[in-house]
Amino acid sequence: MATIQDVAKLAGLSRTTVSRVINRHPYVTDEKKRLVMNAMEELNYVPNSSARRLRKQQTETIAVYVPRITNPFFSQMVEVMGNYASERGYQLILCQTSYSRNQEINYLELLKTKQVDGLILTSIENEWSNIEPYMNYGPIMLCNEYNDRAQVPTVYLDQIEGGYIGTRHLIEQGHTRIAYCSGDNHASRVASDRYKGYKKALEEAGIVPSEEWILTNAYSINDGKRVFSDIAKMNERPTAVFTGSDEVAAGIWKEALNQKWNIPNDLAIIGFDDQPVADLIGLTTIRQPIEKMAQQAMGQMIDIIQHKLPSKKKEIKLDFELIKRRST
Amino acid sequence: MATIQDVAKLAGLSRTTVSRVINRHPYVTDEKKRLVMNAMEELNYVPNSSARRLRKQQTETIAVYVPRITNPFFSQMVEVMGNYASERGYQLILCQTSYSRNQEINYLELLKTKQVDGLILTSIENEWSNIEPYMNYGPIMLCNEYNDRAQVPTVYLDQIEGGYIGTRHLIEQGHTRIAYCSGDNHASRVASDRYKGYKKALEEAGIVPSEEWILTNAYSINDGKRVFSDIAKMNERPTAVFTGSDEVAAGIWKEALNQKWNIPNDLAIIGFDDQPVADLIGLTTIRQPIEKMAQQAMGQMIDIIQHKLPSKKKEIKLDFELIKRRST
DNA sequence: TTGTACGCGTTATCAT
DNA sequence: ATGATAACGCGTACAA
Repeated sequence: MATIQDVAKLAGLSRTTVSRVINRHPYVTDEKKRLVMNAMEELNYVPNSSARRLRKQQTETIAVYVPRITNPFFSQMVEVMGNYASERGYQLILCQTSYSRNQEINYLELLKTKQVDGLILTSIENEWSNIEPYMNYGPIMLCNEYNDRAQVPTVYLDQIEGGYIGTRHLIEQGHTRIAYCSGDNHASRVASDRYKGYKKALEEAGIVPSEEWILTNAYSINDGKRVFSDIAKMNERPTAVFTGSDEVAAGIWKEALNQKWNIPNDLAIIGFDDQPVADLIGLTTIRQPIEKMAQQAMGQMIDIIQHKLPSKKKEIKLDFELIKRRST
Repeated sequence: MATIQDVAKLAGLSRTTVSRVINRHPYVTDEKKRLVMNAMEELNYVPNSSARRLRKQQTETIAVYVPRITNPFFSQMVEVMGNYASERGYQLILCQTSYSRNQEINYLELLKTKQVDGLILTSIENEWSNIEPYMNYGPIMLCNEYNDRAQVPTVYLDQIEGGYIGTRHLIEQGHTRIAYCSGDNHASRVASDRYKGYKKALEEAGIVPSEEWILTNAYSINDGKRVFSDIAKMNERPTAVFTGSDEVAAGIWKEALNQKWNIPNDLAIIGFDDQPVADLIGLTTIRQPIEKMAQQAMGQMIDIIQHKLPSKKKEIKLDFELIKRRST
């Protein structure tokens, strides 16, 4: 591989001048510039990025944390972030935490070892106090997940609202027996706030939910199927169910149809996220503006990196949209 | 940030010794080793990866190309590759070509500028002759997509078989008017071979397809909806349709139901990939062993990088599985 | 406007 | 078993 030295020699100039041309510094004669360009062309020269990283102390790479890329909510997020980053000359390293605290911490070393310029967390597995120390090594920000203690830029939606809007919609449809089903991430404000919103809507309507209606550990389509079975077995069956994701809702829908239930008459279902599958099966759902979130977050991050801004709390709050379909 | 120099000073030893400890070289007294470890601990030292990259001429990073990460086929692929790579100490850089020739070429510079140790292509947008030159800069391999001219390791399925199995199944169900619908990537063997398989099955059965049954440019659910409208408008309507992806099939299914068609009586549909959505809507489909493909590919790549193997053609062929459901 | 010389943080080579 | 020194390839004060 040709180095900057080779180019300099061929052009009959110094490395400095070549470097200046590469980095578009002023004060280089057009003539010498041409000389350099020709030499680079001839040698098929490209600057070695490892050397550049070392010298400039930056990597032009950003890490994005998601639980699993196969979750459509997160893959949409990553799609937008990846394209946005690429347009601005940044690479994106994908970090799948697999819902594991250890895995999340492992990946945090990326920042410490200077493999990335910053990182964007879309979910949090550990207590914030375990993540905070890494802020010394580079900018961290949140997108989707949020946390009171985190003094970092945060792009988020108020999930109390999300839980409230969905539950309120079910109540307006005349339901009083409303089940709630979600994942089970203890460190997650998204999860706990959404549940708060559910409770708030019920309280306002003077409804006291039965404890057995609260179903946890539901992430996937298969979990949804299990949730349906659980519901079908209940003594005091709910007439509607609020779910934390369209996948889970789809699983419930699927198994309900298998058992010849009528949706929404036997059971109303509301999903979350407005994934493609929601349109497909006619699922009422709560849309989150993923594209906007992703762009805002990546935009912020690049801005912070390029201007070496200090990390501080800065909340960007976006809004939900209720999408009504046949399932309610 | 502490450097190796700082550690050396604190431990009262040379950089060399510290480096030896870090890289687990033999010939270091346990005593000095302990000294170094303590110093590293005290200074919260971590080796700078940029310096390491420069010195060792390798990045421990692998680029994975996909058209779009939101396509479930590719997100599954990336999920497995990402986890597999991470277990072995490699990072994964995500490159979305967005079905664009230019974007693909842009990303190829990653290899040239030594930002990654190798790259895995799951799709190809450009002619192979445009990609081949980059083989000088590091290992390239294929996973899913394949190409006769590419002298690189390739993990693939014989898509002639794929097209054949699906079409054959429809013929066995008694269909003779079978439409074919796919994307439209000219550089793709996956696409052209699958079509060959379709034709082969028809020919064997003595069927001559009408030209209007061949539908292209179908990638997404929405494309599927459009495809349905096209089919509904045909003079000589097909009774079955073979599709290149479950997403497209789902779109057809959705729009067919909207128009009160009965699936499979009015129109049989067969999908491809066996995505979660296929199970959901009862779609007959052809499963590809994504997990195996991804593991084989990533395993090969890491092997090649670590043993600096020369690039040569090595074909690993896996098999399809027909999953029968209600749509046929 | 151009060039010299130093340093970014590591690791490999060679000598002891 | 340990250390001095030279790369790896680049960017930038500083000098001219």
